[in-house]
Amino acid sequence: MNIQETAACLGELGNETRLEIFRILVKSGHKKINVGDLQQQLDIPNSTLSHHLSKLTNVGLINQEKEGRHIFYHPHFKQLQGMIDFLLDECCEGESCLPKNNCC
Amino acid sequence: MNIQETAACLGELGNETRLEIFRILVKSGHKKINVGDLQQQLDIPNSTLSHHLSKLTNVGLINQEKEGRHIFYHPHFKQLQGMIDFLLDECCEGESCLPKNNCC
DNA sequence: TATTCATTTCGACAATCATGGAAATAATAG
DNA sequence: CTATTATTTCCATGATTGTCGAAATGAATA
Repeated sequence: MNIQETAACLGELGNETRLEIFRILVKSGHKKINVGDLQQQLDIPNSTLSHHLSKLTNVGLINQEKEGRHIFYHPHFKQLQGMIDFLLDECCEGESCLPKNNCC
Repeated sequence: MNIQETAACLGELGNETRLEIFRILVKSGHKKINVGDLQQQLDIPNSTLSHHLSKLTNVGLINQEKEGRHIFYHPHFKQLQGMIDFLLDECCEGESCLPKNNCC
């Protein structure tokens, strides 16, 4: 995970709507959630939602899984972890004031 | 730390230049760094740097400390931690797949 | 006070972004 | 096939953002 990738992930999560989408997915853990479910919870137009989902997908923070006429989304925990690790990496010049943390 | 605050922090770190600035401050830990030092390391105009610093300051990710004719900047680790906690909070509906982590 | 160095403010610009309506595509059910 | 539901693509638009030059401010020293 380099600086470009990390900045891209952070930037996408920096939009309130996308952060809410991502949180819904994170909270539901490994349960399956499709676009329709999200739309109901968020109450935003389908085109807007689709736009946000593709942005999150592009930076690798979420994955999609097609099944029948639904598309299920779930968070990509490794990418989230990578992003966090980059932020905390080499904190305080290796004095390691930050315990490593693992995600899922 | 609510969703608006978290999104604001994430968004500001989503800019590559600002992420680099933040990283320099994080890496140097509790050592003092002023604007001049940063400018040397980054090689960007002072107005641009100042612009980025004020954005990071506004969302509480860094603090400034005036001393003589210098202004020293340092990361606000609690805010960074709050941001990360928000992202990981309630992951997988309380199945607690994510160990809590502490920053500094 | 004058000088010097550090930092900020102002003003401008192109580039990117968020949003959503409308139409198009995909997939299943009847 | 037709109807229905789910999802995406296309397109437009106003708003925000990133960048930087130039000027202004601040603070210390001589």
